[in-house]
Amino acid sequence: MTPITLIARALKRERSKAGLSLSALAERAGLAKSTLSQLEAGQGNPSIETLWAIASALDVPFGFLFDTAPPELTLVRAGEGTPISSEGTDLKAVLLSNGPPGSRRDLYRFDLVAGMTRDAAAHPQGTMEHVLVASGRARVGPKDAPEELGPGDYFRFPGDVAHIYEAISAEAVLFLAMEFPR
Amino acid sequence: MTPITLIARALKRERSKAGLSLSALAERAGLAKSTLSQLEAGQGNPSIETLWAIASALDVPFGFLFDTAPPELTLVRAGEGTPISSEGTDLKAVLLSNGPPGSRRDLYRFDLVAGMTRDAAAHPQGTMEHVLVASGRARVGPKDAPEELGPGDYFRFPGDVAHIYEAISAEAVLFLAMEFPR
DNA sequence: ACATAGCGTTTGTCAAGGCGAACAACGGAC
DNA sequence: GTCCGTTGTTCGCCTTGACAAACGCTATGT
Repeated sequence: MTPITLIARALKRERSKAGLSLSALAERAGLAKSTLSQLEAGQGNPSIETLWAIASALDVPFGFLFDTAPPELTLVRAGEGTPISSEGTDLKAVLLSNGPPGSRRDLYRFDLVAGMTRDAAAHPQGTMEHVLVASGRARVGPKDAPEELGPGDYFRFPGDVAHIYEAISAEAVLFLAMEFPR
Repeated sequence: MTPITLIARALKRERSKAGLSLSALAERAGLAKSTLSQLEAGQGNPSIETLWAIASALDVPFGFLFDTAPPELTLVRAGEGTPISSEGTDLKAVLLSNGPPGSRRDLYRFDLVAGMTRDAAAHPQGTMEHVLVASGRARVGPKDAPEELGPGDYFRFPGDVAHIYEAISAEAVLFLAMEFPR
């Protein structure tokens, strides 16, 4: 998909949602309405400052150029979900949400048992991992700088290097939010 | 902060991280290296297609123009973190990670006590909420369709409508991942 | 020492973005 | 009906982004 097409749709959508006319938005953003007109028509190749001005005027995040999938509800009960067997280990990982194709984030629930160690290879460059400990204690983080975590602890670290998950207590439950680059 | 400044920094950072020379990146992206040079110098006002090409060549998310804090480790111990007082209620919410301006997601830890109800107004259109229950029981979700959750339950629902957080058990701890539209 | 190759910078040219004004289309006031 | 305000479009003009080429610079090899 070409960028300008996405922008055209997004701009039309956001502007109508904001209830602004072309002229009004143009004045707000400090742009010429002709510019906006062309952009909504899917023509041209706007500069960032132009887009920045539009985004600011509409008070939307800059990433509004991408389409948003219609939201839906999803409920995964404690026992449910499709477990993922990682490399034959008996680590129980459940994929709670592999975000819509657009949003690059996955949510997992990990169940670790005593002494078990999960060695994770480096993920794609730029990947970020967010770990939240629900119960138990675990050693988590980059292989060269892991942290010992207890219930309620939150730890964020780059996932694009080798890292480990290791239960210290008898068992540990933790939530993992993986954030991919695009 | 002006957009071009952010881009300059981000470009420098990402390119060096990728280990690419200006010339190499230029060829990859199908751009002139002079263009890249100027951008890294913080000059100019690139068009989207240019940025799009750069992002594709670097294989990074388009939102790399913001921010950005080079990936760093962050550890928030159970007791720590700056609590957020929501509208005078005694709900304890801790902002664990307010993602860099580019990546639209925030991570919170909520501590609810019995009977307490948190009414949340509608967030920006397209917002998504991911809730993970660490302990206790709570009623969570859109005001017209809440779900009763127990430990380990995961619930995802649109955050762009009024919704509630209500503890059922004596106390409940849950993690909230808010995902903003892009 | 010289030459070579790569790096990132600066320069000049050309195409294209952004602007303002003029434009037609629509609706409400009177 | 005519006027007025607003809508979004299309039209030259000027500025500027993007390009290619030439530039200086630093290693590296012979």
